[in-house]
Amino acid sequence: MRITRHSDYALRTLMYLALKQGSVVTINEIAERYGISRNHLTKVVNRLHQLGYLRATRGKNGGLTLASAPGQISVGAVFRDMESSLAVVECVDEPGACVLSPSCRLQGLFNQAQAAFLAQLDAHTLADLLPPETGRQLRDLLAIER
Amino acid sequence: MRITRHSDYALRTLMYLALKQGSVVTINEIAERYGISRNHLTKVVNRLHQLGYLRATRGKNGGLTLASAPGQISVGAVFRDMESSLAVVECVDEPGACVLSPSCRLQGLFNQAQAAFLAQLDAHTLADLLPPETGRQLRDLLAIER
DNA sequence: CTATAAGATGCATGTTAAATGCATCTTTAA
DNA sequence: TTAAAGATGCATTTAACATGCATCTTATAG
Ligand code: SF4
Ligand code: SF4
Repeated sequence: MRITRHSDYALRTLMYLALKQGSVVTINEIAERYGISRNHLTKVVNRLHQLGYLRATRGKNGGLTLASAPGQISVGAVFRDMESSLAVVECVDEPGACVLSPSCRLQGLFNQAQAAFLAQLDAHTLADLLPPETGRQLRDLLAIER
Repeated sequence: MRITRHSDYALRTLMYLALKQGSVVTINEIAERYGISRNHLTKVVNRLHQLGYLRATRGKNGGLTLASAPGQISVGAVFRDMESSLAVVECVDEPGACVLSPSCRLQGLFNQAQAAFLAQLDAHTLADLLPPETGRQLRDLLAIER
């Protein structure tokens, strides 16, 4: 029961940008600070850009900034957008994967459970993840100076 | 966000046994009816046996039966027991996977969300998945005669 | 007491999604 | 015109999961 790194990297990126609001941040900087693959992060950033979560400017002195205030960015929304497949069990994706699917109640139960999972994420924004004290600690961990 | 087949196969197996309570059922029969790998299912069954969810008797005329009444078998319990790793994000498993982990609130949020997911499963037993009408339909789908 | 039908177990292999790497293109400001 | 940024497409690697195969153990029928 693991989520994809795409989602986590996306949220890490948005948190980073939120922690450094006001400045423009490059992909290289983020990748270095988190110690993750620059290439992979590029794709995540790209997707976030397409989805409108951040602004990206190319060229010299370019970089990334948040497209909206942290309080406006729902964790649940980011998760839904980034996770490759939201199907908890295969029968949801592939019809005919299981003989029971026409009448299976387990399917419904899993969907309910997933809804509960998402509801928790939906109830929080980027801002909730970064209250002042936590913000300070995270900036320390990331060596962000302000 | 996909669960492992182990969990689903386990639940399918238990449902099958519940639908056929009173009879002894072989692994072969279950694998055939579901159209899944006999080998793989064997391991799932074995694990379920070790965990005490079912009784297994070897030898001729052997087979499987439920160890307790469907109303006593919690879907959540089965899920927790069968899922290889319950960690939603890597930082829970591997310390040092992410620089933020000492202070990250996202981690906590994911744990909360997972708890909500599990709570839904915990709220249901095998019996809830098999009310009379559904039972009839599933027996049809599985060609179980009674 | 032997044949056969069952589950148990360990090891090897296959499959697939995810992650990563690499090369190249495009944009933009100094 | 150059260098620094993001964008894009393709190839490769990795790791978890799933499956296959061979063999062992147990128990019952006959
Ligand atoms: S048992 Fe139910 S939930 Fe599982 S795959 Fe079949 S239809 Fe879907
Ligand atoms: S960002 Fe937070 S939740 Fe994600 S891996 Fe790092 S510590 Fe864990």
